[in-house]
Amino acid sequence: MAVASPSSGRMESSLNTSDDAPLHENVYQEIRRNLMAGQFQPGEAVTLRGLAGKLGTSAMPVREALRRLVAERALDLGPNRTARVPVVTSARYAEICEVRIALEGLAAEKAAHLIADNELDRINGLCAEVSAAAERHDALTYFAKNQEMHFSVYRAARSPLLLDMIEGIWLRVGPTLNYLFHDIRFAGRAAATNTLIVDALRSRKGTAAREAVAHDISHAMVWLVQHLPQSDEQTSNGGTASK
Amino acid sequence: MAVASPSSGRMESSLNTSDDAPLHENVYQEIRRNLMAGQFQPGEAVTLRGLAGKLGTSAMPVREALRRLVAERALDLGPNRTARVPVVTSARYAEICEVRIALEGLAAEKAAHLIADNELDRINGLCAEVSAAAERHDALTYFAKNQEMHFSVYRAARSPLLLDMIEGIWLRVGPTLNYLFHDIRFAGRAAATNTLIVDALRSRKGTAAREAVAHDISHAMVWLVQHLPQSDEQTSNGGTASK
DNA sequence: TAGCTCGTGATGTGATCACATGCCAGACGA
DNA sequence: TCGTCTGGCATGTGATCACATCACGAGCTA
Repeated sequence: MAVASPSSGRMESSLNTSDDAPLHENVYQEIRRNLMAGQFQPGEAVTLRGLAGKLGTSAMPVREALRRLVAERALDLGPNRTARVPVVTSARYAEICEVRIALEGLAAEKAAHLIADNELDRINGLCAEVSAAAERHDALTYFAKNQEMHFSVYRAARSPLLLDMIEGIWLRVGPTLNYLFHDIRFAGRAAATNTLIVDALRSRKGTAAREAVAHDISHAMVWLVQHLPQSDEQTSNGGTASK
Repeated sequence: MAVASPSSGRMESSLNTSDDAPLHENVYQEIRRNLMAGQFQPGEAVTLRGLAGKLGTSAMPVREALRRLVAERALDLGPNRTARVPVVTSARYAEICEVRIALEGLAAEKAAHLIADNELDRINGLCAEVSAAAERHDALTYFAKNQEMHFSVYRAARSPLLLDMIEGIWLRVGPTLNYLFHDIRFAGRAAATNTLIVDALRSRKGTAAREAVAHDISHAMVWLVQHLPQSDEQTSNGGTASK
């Protein structure tokens, strides 16, 4: 785990200022984006004034953004009420995968019955991009494209609620997984399970799609669990985000 | 739907002031409690200053509490960014029940393998209370005890994440369901499905427990759907919460 | 009388200030 | 040299103020 120092000067004052939206919304999107991109170290503290300074706003919008992220469990609230990036232990990840199988399996099953042909084509294309990224050991775009492909499937289930809940779960593990991918030498396997999903969808077999997704999730899990912390042992240092 | 006027002077200045916790936490709990108790009409607007006045605080803690509730989807954000109590249509409720079956079914299956005897006894007792409330057409305590019993089962699954997500879903439908129960003459059936759940748990049959829960959910759904609004037609008036 | 306009109040939003708490380092004493 | 104490600083929290926006209603005009 010898990643140089990811806690340097990222997220300066970008703030994709899509106006007519409240500032705290932009702040939320910005933090969330950086979180999912693995820019934060798990266990790292995220402070109000620290972020406010980086983003060039006052503390108010950051407060609301952090409150929202904490409510979505994208951040944990430490004992001193400081927001921290959650540490996903292997036990916790196993728990998450169980829920993912239930939810994403359901979504895949529904998608198999409802998906349109052009959606299938698009997913197939994404599947190829995932494989390509895997072959050249490009972990970051592998992760991004893999996520895009999965959510294309889940979107085809035509259930906003279901999609919303699945997004919520990915938001919990995203920070840790993406942070890991900065460091870990990517194995390059996978991608084989993705074609199983596409095949099941194309033949409109609901249960096959569910099982393919379930297989994909547990397949990735047994590999990932080795790289996750065992217990709740503090990530030690857990450098602050500010300064 | 001729309920007198639920938008009168409820939630004056109670604020179960469990100190050493931040004010916004107490405010959050208070709003959530009133929400789950059906004290708010679906579609009703919940305003910052209105609540702040009732609770005797400034707008700040209410802002954070509302932001959190919106993030948990316990409240919707209207186009003018005013928080509103969500309107659960019958289509939306069907969607929710699908997810509930997946999640609560999984929890029941896990619980069947992990539950202890004293937990079973307690659940059995609650089951009797539910039946008693059903027989005397006491919809409110029926709903409360039924919820308590179900969550006792789900807690036995020993999965904080799963429990958390199930709570999140109940929080979405709770307001509407409880509000309905203020008005609807309660049928009094049900409760038969609960004993199926207990039986499956007692014999430690995982799939039977899952199916029993799934049956319970869809059984209640077909009855409830009739009383839910069909489309997104505004609840019209949707009186404001303030004043 | 019908339609338009303008003013007024209420809404969310953001900034700023004041405060209690807690952590950490540096100084002091044994 | 080691332990303890204390001061300061950074933290989250809450209140208050100012502002832009929007809905609604009264009043005016044709």
